[in-house]
Amino acid sequence: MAHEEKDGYDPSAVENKWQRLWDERGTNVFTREELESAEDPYYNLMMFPYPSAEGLHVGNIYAFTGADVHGRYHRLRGKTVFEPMGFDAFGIHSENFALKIGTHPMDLIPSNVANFTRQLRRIGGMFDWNHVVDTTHPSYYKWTQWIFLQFFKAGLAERKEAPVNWCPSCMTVLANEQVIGGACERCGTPVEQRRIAQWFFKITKYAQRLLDNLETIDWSPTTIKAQSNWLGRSTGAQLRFPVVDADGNETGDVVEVYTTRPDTVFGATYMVLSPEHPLVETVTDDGLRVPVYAYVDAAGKKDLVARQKADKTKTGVPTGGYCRNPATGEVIPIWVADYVLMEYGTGAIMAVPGHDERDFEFAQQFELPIRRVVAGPEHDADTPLEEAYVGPGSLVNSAAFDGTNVSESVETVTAWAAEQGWGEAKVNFRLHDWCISRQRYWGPPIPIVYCESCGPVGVPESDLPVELPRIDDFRPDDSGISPLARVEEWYRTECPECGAAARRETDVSDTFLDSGWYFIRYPSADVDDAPFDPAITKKWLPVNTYIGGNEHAVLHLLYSRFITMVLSDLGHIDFEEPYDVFRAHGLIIRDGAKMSKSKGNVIVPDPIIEEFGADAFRTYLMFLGPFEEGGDYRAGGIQGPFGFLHRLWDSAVGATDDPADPDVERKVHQTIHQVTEQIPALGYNTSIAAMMECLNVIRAGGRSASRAEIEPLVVMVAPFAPHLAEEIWERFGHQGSIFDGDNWPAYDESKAVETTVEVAIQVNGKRRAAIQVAADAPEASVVAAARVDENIARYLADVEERRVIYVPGRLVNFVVG
RNA sequence: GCCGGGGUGGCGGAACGGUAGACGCGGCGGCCUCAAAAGCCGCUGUCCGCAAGGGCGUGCGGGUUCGAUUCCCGCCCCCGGCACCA
Repeated sequence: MAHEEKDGYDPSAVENKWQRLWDERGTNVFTREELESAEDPYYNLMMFPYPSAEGLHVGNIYAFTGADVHGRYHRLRGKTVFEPMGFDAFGIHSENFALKIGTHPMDLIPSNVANFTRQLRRIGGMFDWNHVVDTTHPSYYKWTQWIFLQFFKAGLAERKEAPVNWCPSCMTVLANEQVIGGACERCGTPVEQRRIAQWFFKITKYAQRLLDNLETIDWSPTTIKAQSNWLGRSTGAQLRFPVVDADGNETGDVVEVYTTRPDTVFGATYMVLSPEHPLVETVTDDGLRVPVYAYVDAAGKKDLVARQKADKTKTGVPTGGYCRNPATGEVIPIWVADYVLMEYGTGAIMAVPGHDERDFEFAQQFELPIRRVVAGPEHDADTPLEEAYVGPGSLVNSAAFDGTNVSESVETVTAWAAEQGWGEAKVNFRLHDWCISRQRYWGPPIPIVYCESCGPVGVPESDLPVELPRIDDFRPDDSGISPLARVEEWYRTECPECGAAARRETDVSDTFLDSGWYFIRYPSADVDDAPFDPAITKKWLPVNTYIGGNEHAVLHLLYSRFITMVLSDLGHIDFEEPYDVFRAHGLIIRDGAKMSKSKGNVIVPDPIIEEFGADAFRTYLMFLGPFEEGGDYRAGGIQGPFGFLHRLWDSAVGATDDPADPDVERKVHQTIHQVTEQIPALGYNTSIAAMMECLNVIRAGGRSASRAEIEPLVVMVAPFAPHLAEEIWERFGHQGSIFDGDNWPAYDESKAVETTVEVAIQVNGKRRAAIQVAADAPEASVVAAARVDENIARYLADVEERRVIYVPGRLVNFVVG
C-alpha cells in the first residue's frame, strides 16, 4: 500500500512540489544581469489579463497555456525565454464593478490581482514574477503619462472639440472601436453624439505606414485582414463643386466631395451634405431654414443610434441651395441627409444615383433625376435603370469620355478634372484619430495643466507621476466632466511655465494607452528612472511571438503598433513594429457559444485542477482542438489526457534499463519528428495525439517501457505537463530543471525509417486489398506482388489493363476498363 | 450586404491530390479488485452477408483527375467581425 502511494501519480503532490521548487530556485525569473547577458533571447508574450473579480476562466487559461507551451518548447530547445505576466487593471470595467459592489477600485484591484496571481501560479505558467506589470501602479502609469507627453511634444496629441460617442449609461466617451452597431460595447446602451473637448492621438497620420508594414510582419492572416479593413484605404478623387446662387452665379463657396468613382461625375445629379457639414447654414435658402435646421437638430440628437440601425430608409431635406456640376455645367440641388457621414471623406458627396445603391434609393424616394453614365454589356446609353448599376462597362452620356472603359476612366477623368482645376486624385482612410480622453476616475490622469496665459502645458517629466488621488466619490455623472473635476484640492495647481494659478486636466486616459506599450515595460519592469532600459530593450525587443485573442485585432494591436512607430520615430527605440510574429488563438466554445460570463456558460477551472491537476487540464485544453481555431469544451474530455499522463507516469516510473526495442524506437523517432515540427506551428492537438500513439506502442501488450524509449517522450510532453516532466526528469537522476539547457530529443532519421510498408492496392481508384512489402522494394516487384493478390486477381481477370499507377510506399492503382 | 473561418461517425477532432475517420471522449463486452479509482484486453461510420467480401458514405449540385475531405465553378447552412465609408 505504502509502495503504491509512493509511486502512483499524484498530480497535486507533484505540482505543489515543483511550483515550490521553481520559486525557490528562481527557475523562471531573471535578474537584470541575466536579462542583459542572455545569449539566445526569446521574448514570448501573451496578452495580459484584466483582473476581474470572478477570477480566471477557462478561456483565459486556454490562451495562456497555449502561449506557455510555446515558450516552454523554445526553452527546451535551449533558448533563453522571457515570459512575463501582468495586469491590465485600469478601466471602466473595474470601476463599474467597484461601483456595483460598493467598494473602491484601489481596494478591489489588489485583491483581484492576488487571486489571479494565485490561479496563474497554479496552472504552472513559466511566468517571470520578478517582472510583473500592473498598469494601475504609479510606477507604471508614471511612464504611461510620459508617453502621453512625448506625443504631446511631438504634436501628435491634440485637444479639440469633436463629436464623440457618448455612452449615457457608462457616462463616458467611447472610441469608435468601442461602439458596436450604435451601442456601447460594454453595456449595450445606445450611444449618443456629444461635442466635448477631447485629447486625440493623430493615428491617421500613420495610416499608410500602418497599412504598408502589414506586409513585413508575420501575423495570422485573419488579423492582418481585419487591420487592413479597419484602416480602410480607398483611392479616388477629391472634386470641387462650386456653389451657385439662384441666377447661376458662383458664390465663392465650394462643396468639396470625396468619391471613389470620379468617372461617374457626369451622372452626379444632386449633392448631399451631412447634417454636421459647416456649409449647411451657408447654402440653405432662407425660406427653408426651419425644416433644414429641424432636420439637422434631429440628426444630431439621435445620430449614431438611429444612423446605425439596420433600418436604412433614407431621410433628407432640400436646402434650396445649388452647385454647378463642373463636368456637365448643370446646376444641381444640394440636399442634407444623414446617410452622409461627417466623419468620412469630406462629409459631403456628389450623388450619382445611377451607379450608387444609396444614392439610387434616395433619388427614388425624393424623385431626383437618375442618369445612366455607365453601360454594361447588355445596355446602351438609354437603357432605363431599375437599380443602381455598379458593374463593369463603358461610359455613356459623358461627353468626350463616352466609350471609355470604366477600368481606365477613373484615372482619365481625374486627370481631366485636375487639368481644369476642380479636382485631384486622393487616397482616403476609414481610420479616425484616436480619442484617448475618458471622463472617468479609474485611469491615469492626463498630465496636462491648463493655464490662462500659456494654454495647455505638459506636466514636467520630473513631476511625474500625476498621481490619481484616492477619492470616495468616484461616481461618474452626466455632466461630461470627470469625477476628478469635483476635487478642487487636486486639480488646483500652478502653471509649470509661468507659475500662475492653473488647473489640471481632469480626464484620464483610455486603457488602450496602458496596454499600448506594456510589452516594452516588461523587461524593464524593475527600472524606476526610465520607462525602459535602452540596453535591455535592444536585446529583448521586438517581441518574438505574441499570442492573443483576435478580439483585439483592431484595438489593442493597432494602437500598440502605432505607439511603437511613434516611439521609434522619436528615437526612443530602434524598431517600429512591436511583434515579429502574432498568432490569434481560437475560442473555447461551450453549448454552441463562446465561453463568457454574459452567456452564462463559464467553467470555473479551480475544481477541475483540484481533481485532475494542472498538467492534465493544460494537456486537455491543448488537445481539444487546433489551438488557432479553438474548440468545444466538454466536461468528460479531460479523462483522455488524464489517463495518458497517468500511463506515461506509470511507464516512466517503472522503466527498465534495457536497450530500446528497435520497433518501439522507430515509433519514438517518428514521434520526435512530428512533434518537433508541429509544436512551433501551434499544432498542439496533433502533437499530443502523436505522443499518445507513441505511448500506446511503448505499452502495447502490457510491455514495460525502457528508459531509452520513454525519456524522449517525457521531454516532449514537458511543455504541456511541466510538473510531471520535472518530477520524472528528477527521478531519472538528472540535476536541475528539465527546462534548463537544451534537452529536446534529437531526431535521428535513420532510426525512424520503416523496413516494411503496407501498400494499398486499388482497382480504378477503389481499395481492394493491401500487401506488405519491403520499404525499398522496386516498383516492378510491388506491382507483381499486387497482381497476384487473390482479390486483385479476380478484378483483373477479364478486363483490359490500361494503366498502372504506382505511388511508392503508398499504393498501386490498376486502371482497367 | 461586405470581409474572415467553418460544415467529416453518437461527440471533440485526424488526414503532402494517394488506404477517410489518426488520437481521444462516449458506448458495449471482458480482466484485475472485498469494493472503488487508476490500469489492462477486445469491439464500435452505415447497410447487406455466417464469412470471404461487397454497396453507400466528408453540407448540396456540377467539373478536373487513374484517384477529390483536399483543386475549380455554382449554391445552402453555421460561427466570428465590419457595416449607409461615398
